[in-house]
Amino acid sequence: MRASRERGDLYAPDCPSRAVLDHVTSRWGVLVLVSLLGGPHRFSELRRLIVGVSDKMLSQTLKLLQHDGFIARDAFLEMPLRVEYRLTSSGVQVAERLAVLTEWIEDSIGAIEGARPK
Amino acid sequence: MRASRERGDLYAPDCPSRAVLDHVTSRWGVLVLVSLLGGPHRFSELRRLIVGVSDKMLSQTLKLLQHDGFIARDAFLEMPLRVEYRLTSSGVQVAERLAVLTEWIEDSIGAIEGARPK
DNA sequence: CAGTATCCTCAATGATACTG
DNA sequence: CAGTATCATTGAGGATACTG
Repeated sequence: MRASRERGDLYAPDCPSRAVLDHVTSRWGVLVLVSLLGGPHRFSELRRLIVGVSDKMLSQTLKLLQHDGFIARDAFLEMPLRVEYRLTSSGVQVAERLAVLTEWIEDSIGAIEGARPK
Repeated sequence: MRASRERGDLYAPDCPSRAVLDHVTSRWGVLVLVSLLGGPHRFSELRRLIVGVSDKMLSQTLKLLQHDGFIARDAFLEMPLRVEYRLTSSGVQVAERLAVLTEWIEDSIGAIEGARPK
């Protein structure tokens, strides 16, 4: 059993690591991953928690991160339908690292100069 | 002397922390910040290092991060003109946190499922 | 070298409506 | 509830040419 020993190179545009970086640092990807550190969440919960995201973008982001293996989807055949999203083990790894960043930003925002968008 | 005691909230769409997060996690922002952890770099050096970035996007990214106070620009009036970009103290804080993420991705890319773009 | 100025294009994003 | 489908928008991003 061997996982690839090859290391990624973010500075090479064609390296898959660049795509993965883009996924996890995408506009909604960061917030989705960090949200799920608090435990599994339903679609509608994420929708409400991450203010501003649309159905479409949330769905798309979840699919992308599922495909990368960071998120798992559990569907319960109840009535009404219930679906939960949770972090996989590698998902926890990235999410924890992202959380260190987002928490620093939240804590330091008062000291940051031009926090203005646009 | 007091810096704002207010904490940011990334889940609020209008909170400045969201804009800052977008800046530092932007496509080229991550790579620029992490690159500068290795010391000051000239424009052309960054351009060559971060394969795929255009003059325009590099310039734009540098300006945005300067405005946020993460990067400083030093111009030396030599001939030919020399300009160096370096991390500020808060820039070092974010860059270090980003590097933890990027290094994990580079190391783990072999084990990540769908590292496919698009 | 270190950028800026223009033009252009496509893909990311969002609003709306609909489905299982 | 948990999405998908469609359409419209726009702005991020890139190519090219030019400047101090």
